[in-house]
Amino acid sequence: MTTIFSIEDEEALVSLLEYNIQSAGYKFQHSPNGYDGMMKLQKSKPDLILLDWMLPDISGTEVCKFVRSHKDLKSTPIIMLTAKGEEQDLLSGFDMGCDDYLTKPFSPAELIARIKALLRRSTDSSQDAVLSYGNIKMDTGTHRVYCCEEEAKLGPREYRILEFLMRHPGRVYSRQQILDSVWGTNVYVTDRTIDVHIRRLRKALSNTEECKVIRTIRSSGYSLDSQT
Amino acid sequence: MTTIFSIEDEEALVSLLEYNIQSAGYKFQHSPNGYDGMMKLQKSKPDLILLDWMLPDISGTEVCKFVRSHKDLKSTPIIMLTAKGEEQDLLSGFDMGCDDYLTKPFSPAELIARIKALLRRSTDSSQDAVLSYGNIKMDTGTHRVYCCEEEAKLGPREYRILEFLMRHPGRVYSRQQILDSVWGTNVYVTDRTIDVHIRRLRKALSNTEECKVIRTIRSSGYSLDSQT
DNA sequence: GGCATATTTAACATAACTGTAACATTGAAG
DNA sequence: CTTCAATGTTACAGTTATGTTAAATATGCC
Repeated sequence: MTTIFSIEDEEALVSLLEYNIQSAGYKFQHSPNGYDGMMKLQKSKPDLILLDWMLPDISGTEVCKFVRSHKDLKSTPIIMLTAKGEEQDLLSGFDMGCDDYLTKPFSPAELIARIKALLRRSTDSSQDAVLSYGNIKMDTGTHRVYCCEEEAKLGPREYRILEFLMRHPGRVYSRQQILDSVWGTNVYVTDRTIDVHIRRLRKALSNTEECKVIRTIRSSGYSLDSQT
Repeated sequence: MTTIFSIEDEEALVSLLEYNIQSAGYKFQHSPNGYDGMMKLQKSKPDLILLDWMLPDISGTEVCKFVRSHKDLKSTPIIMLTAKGEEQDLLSGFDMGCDDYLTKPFSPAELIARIKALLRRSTDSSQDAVLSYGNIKMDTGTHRVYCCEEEAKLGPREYRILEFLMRHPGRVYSRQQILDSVWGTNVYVTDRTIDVHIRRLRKALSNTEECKVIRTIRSSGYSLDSQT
């Protein structure tokens, strides 16, 4: 069963986490401080770690470093939990190698959504490191995209949009669905922004020859599909 | 129509909610206290609930519990509204199963955005399917329509009319029913407009051979049916 | 802080779709 | 067979969605 390991000292929050994570169908394990947590992590080898930024003994950064340097835990996704106002410090914490973060108080729905997203990412990449459609290849390991054997240079957003589309080729996605999936929910961005990114994607994917692979479905959205 | 039900005692806030929610195109229903709200909820079965944390009679937690334990309301998303400083109590309240929360005062834009996000999440279970009737196939995932193995090019309106008809083949729909379903209610459009779209549909679906699949029922409407 | 890059918005151009009107055709009742 | 109402057909102008570009804003990096 998929296991989520939480290192967190606030008891109220722990029970909240336990309830919601178990409701979502995951196994929940827990440790109240950093040193104890690091010990248990080595035995537990969970699928994902929820890490409090401020722990009673050592900082989340240290735990993060530890996880990233440990052979068996190296690729375990980490979600950092921070109190309001700590975001600034946290930004630098991304350098430590955490994959996502949430600011307290957060909604359980949000937490579960991010957990799912991260788990999906990690399992997918282990299953198929190279996605391909037509003459487009995407290596999710190296984050490189090739079109007709030539490398295409994409910005991060373009990359994620393309990845999203390539996971379900042919299927039509509305701009809203693309926003939810690539940007995340509760983000204020105009629909039209997607048009611009789609434009750049198309441009980047049309290097050597005509590779019109992104179809516009008027009033509905876009899909990865050959144009009619 | 999508209905939002609010349980809230502050009158000023209620009218603010009502205005913004209706402006966003939702139906607004309301109750000023917990007990009354729970009664009305059972009849209303709204698509989303806005719940004040501090109600005059019982706490939002109780209402939340009630909703989650009620057969017909169990999966209705709940957004909790709290005054500033109540967040701490609220954390434990998430155990009750609310999906999101907002701290007063909040911006209407923020509220609407979260409502939309939640509604989207609950309806994202993709109902992709391939509808088919006679030699016509419609793939709702890719938004492509085939007639006699050849792709038919339809505008958005034609697509939606065809989808509507294909979901109940053989059944006769009046122009008004088609209007309500495809255009939406309270839209000022002439009945005759449908004739034109039906014409375009027929044209698009008659590529290789005679595929007369849309039947005219004089003085009644249209249906997807082989001609007599 | 200053630079480079990425992202978002805004503005305009273009293409596609939509609705209406005007006229032609059909079908049923008398 | 005539007549009237319903429907078919067509063309056009209005509307909307999307494409495209550029400029503004944000982000990350020395």
